[in-house]
Amino acid sequence: MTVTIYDVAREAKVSMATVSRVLNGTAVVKDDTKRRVLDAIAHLRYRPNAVARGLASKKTKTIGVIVPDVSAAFVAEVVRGIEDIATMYNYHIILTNSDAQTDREVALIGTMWEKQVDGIVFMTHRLNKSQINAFEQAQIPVVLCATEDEERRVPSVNIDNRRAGKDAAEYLMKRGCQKIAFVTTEEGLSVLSDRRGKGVAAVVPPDSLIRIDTGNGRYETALPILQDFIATRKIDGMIAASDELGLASIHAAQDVGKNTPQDVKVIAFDNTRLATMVRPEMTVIAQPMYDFGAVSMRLLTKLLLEEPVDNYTVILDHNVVERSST
Amino acid sequence: MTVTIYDVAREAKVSMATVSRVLNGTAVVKDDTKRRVLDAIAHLRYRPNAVARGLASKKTKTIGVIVPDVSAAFVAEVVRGIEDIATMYNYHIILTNSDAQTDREVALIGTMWEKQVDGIVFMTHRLNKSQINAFEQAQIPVVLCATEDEERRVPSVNIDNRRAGKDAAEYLMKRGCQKIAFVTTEEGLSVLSDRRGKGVAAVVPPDSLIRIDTGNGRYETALPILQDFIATRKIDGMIAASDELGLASIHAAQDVGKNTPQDVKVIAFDNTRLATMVRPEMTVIAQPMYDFGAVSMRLLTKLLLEEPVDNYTVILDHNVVERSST
DNA sequence: AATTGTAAGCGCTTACAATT
DNA sequence: AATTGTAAGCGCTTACAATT
Repeated sequence: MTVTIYDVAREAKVSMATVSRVLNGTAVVKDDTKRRVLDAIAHLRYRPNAVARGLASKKTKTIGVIVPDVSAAFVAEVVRGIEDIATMYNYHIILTNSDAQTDREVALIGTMWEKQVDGIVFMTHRLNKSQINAFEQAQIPVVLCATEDEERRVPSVNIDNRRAGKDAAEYLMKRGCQKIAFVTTEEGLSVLSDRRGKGVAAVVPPDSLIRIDTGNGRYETALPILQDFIATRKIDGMIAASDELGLASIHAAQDVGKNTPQDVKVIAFDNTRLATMVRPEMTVIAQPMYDFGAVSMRLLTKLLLEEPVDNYTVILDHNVVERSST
Repeated sequence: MTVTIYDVAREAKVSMATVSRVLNGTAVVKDDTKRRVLDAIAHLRYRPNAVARGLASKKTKTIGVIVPDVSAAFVAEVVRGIEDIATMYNYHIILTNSDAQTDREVALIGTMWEKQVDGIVFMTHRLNKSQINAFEQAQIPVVLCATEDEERRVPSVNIDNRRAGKDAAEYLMKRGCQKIAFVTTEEGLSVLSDRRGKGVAAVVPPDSLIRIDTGNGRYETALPILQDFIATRKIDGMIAASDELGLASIHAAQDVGKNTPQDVKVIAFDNTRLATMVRPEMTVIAQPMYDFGAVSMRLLTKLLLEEPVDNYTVILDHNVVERSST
């Protein structure tokens, strides 16, 4: 029924070892023999069984990808980057969503271990000892992707979020903003946002800065909170932790009769496609989402193929993209 | 180094078969023995090797997912649905992007075969004999997800796209539109859109209908085309093949001095989050994106677990969600 | 009848031996 | 020296046999 390497060997009148050799190019095979093997493979429509190969070679050529939620635009873009580079290096990815819950993440690392993945690309909002322990336990190479790890315990690809926060704040101040709001999610929800907040706070004087907690980060949740906030506080600049919150900021302002950028300027993080699909188009701190994924995966291949790595903590560039909301 | 079932057996003073039994619950094991095995597992931190299990049992508990592009909002949502249900049934997913290119798809089906996936969820824009052949060759259960297969050769989950096109058109006509544009991508790019177009054409008289080709379906590409179109043609209603094109329609109208919904009403397909994150909020034909994935995966599990299936061609409901753009 | 063990096999890779 | 074959092993499942 299923064609095995054994069938190919018989058909080509060679041993299975020789078939394996032409399949993997692990040794020189005489041209004539090779042709016979190739013919047999084509004739029998043989496909090597990757599971058997994985067991024998102890390499599955698959990578575990653990993300909070693929359905988020940011994450989906990252995943695309991961997958593209994985394909390029002949790896496949097992994709899982953790909803950023530590216990789920730890469990997933465990199942990735069972699945014998060669490596893991990991993305989360909060990294703590639990996940690190799980990694050590599983003994699988890991690359953190767009995830804060101040102690640099694990190879990672990120931007300098503190610097990015500063840049956003400096930009608004240069544009004349006197009273700036940092629009974010609840504290502790995302270490990454918290770091940006620190960058903002390092630049804006305390009495010119307000932190506004919009809950879970969703547009719908944030909108009424921001409407109320903008109506009652005198602010002229907003730094939003994501495009979605940026949009909510702009719309909330419009809803209470203020205009962007005249009355209140808005700069947001991320630069997903949302940023240009809205009026006014949003000024953003652009993040290299695709590259987060692509570079993470590339770094992981270096780890796996034992190529030299000159930097285990890759900091990608971010930049201000000026549009009409400021 | 790596702990195997053999080590557990020795530690628990039983045979590996017994360990396997408590691991899989495939046979009754005396309570006392079971406890000893469980203790040994905990003590040795044993994790069963899923690859070995896959080879021995010929079931990998992994599903191949082939989609055009995860970074598209619609697709990402579908994938989330797939993954959630997969997790529920103890499957993992290998995710791949095909960019809807038939040759890539065929190649991917081949590698899924090599990977010994138990089943495939397949999403594409155009289904033809090549992919069907590849499926038959690989002999893997497949469920088509949100893709048109008029001949119903393969189990599938979809909406009635023709009906949906009709509904959109009828809705606009009921709202008094006299001159309706169907805003879509180039013909043949998406069989699904083409079907909707047929539904529209079945309802709107030919001289009241214009089909406008916006190219690849991207907002940026469509915007200038639509600006020109709206400026030069007298239309009062637009049916957009996606939220993105719907947005482009609204913005293009605004750009040439027309208002939505006063001057031109816009209804779009999909109902991604975009639809409510824009002003005016968009009226849409809502698609059950998450359910496309979830139901596809559920159908696949039925196929795999040999549960009774009463319908191999599942048609999900769509519905008009009325908002401010009409 | 309930519980446990033995041994073969899943389809490959790879060290080592044998042949040309 | 170049090329090919032999046989063991990767870590499980599972049919069948053996024991309680």
